[in-house]
Amino acid sequence: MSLSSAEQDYLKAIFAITRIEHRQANTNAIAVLLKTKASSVTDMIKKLAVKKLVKYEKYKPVSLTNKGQKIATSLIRSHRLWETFLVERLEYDWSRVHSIAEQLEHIEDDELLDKLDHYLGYPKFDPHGDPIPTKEGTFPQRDETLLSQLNPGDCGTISSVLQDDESFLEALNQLNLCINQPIEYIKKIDFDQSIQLKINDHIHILSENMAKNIAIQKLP
Amino acid sequence: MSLSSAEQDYLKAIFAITRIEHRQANTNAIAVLLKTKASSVTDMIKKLAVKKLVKYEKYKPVSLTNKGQKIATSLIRSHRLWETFLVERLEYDWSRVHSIAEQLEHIEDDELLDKLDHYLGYPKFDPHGDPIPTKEGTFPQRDETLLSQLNPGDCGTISSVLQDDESFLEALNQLNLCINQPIEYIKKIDFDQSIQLKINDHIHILSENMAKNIAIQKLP
DNA sequence: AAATATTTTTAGGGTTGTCTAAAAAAATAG
DNA sequence: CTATTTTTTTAGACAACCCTAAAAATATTT
Repeated sequence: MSLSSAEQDYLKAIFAITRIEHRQANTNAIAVLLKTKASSVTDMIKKLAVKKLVKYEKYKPVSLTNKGQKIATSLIRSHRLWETFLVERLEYDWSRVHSIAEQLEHIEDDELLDKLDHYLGYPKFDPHGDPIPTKEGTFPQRDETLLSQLNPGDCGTISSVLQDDESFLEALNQLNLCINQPIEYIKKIDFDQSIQLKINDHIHILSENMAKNIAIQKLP
Repeated sequence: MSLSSAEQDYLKAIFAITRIEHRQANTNAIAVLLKTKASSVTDMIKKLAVKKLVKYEKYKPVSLTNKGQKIATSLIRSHRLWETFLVERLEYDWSRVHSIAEQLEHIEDDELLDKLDHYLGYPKFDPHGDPIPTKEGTFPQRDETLLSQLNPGDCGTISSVLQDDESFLEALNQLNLCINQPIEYIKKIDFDQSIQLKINDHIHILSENMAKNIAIQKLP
């Protein structure tokens, strides 16, 4: 079965909402994520239900069938492998690969993905630290803590970022905050919950909101 | 200005017919190439004319404006760079890259093309021997003769193939007929104009039709 | 439990790109 | 130079995907 880009985007969105953000995939949530309207979502959901890619009952949140889940996982795999390619081989900045990978991910060819995976050396995590599912659909797991939830004195390395926003990633870059960068948590500032942390022996401050979107692998 | 895949395909088709095959781009020729109907072509041509990408007068063949030509050239550049990537980096067989490159070529990002070009080492010809236009839009030139037009005793190397058909390319592969392969032209067989040639000291036969689609760079 | 607010669906419409069938123009033949 | 054939365009329709506005269902408040 061949799916349009739009159909693929809906599957990805439902996956992201239900499996990654652990929220209910109701029409509004999907509409917000895909920057469209709830009525358009209803239309598309019906089509996907006919194709047995989602389970749908009127007025209830939708969920992916096994078939739908498989396709969504494969799209995520594609997206993350292409992001890895763009950063590691074409020397793109990690802040600028998301939108290009959005286009590349829709190219349908299982062999292409396998060859790309092989070429990149079977990476487990993409440039943002997000796990790359295997061909079989399993996601590599890791113990992560949000930077905003560390305690004074905690040390660790940045393992992933939870946003793809270009300005956010660029700003991190300027502080040398990249994946695997060691950091030490100093303290939370009472005033507005900003975070003080040490990077390469320099003290920096991050807003609470930014700290909530950075995941850390703690050192023992 | 952002163009749909369909619009891009039309520009490419008009370029191929007028600049490569040196024929008139009338609605039928375009329809055949794009596997659509003449009436659909008329519709699209009108849209492209409004966007000043083609010059169009009713009942006359269309041609590209400078603007349209620039876009078409850039698409060809994209297609051929991606084909090169697929063969040289992902180890695809040259017979199987065309359809994947058809999808990849539509990704719009000038910087991506430049980075890919740099990464591949600024190749001048793609895996089928077709010239890759530069960023500025100039096509590398070469002296080529069709295999079907050589004379007995002529020696040379295969410089390009004129078809992307999978079965054609696969068959060539099986005879070791790849780009840069040295060959010697033996003779034309009277019976049906088939070509006899020597490849790695072995005699082989090619149909007239296949020989017409293989270009040779003659040795002095 | 009724009134109100929110969410979801339906109804109707727009755009893009395709199609078939018929009309119009151009090319070819006698 | 008229008649016939071929090519091109128009007209009308359809599918995919999106929209707005209104109706229907559900959730929340009092």
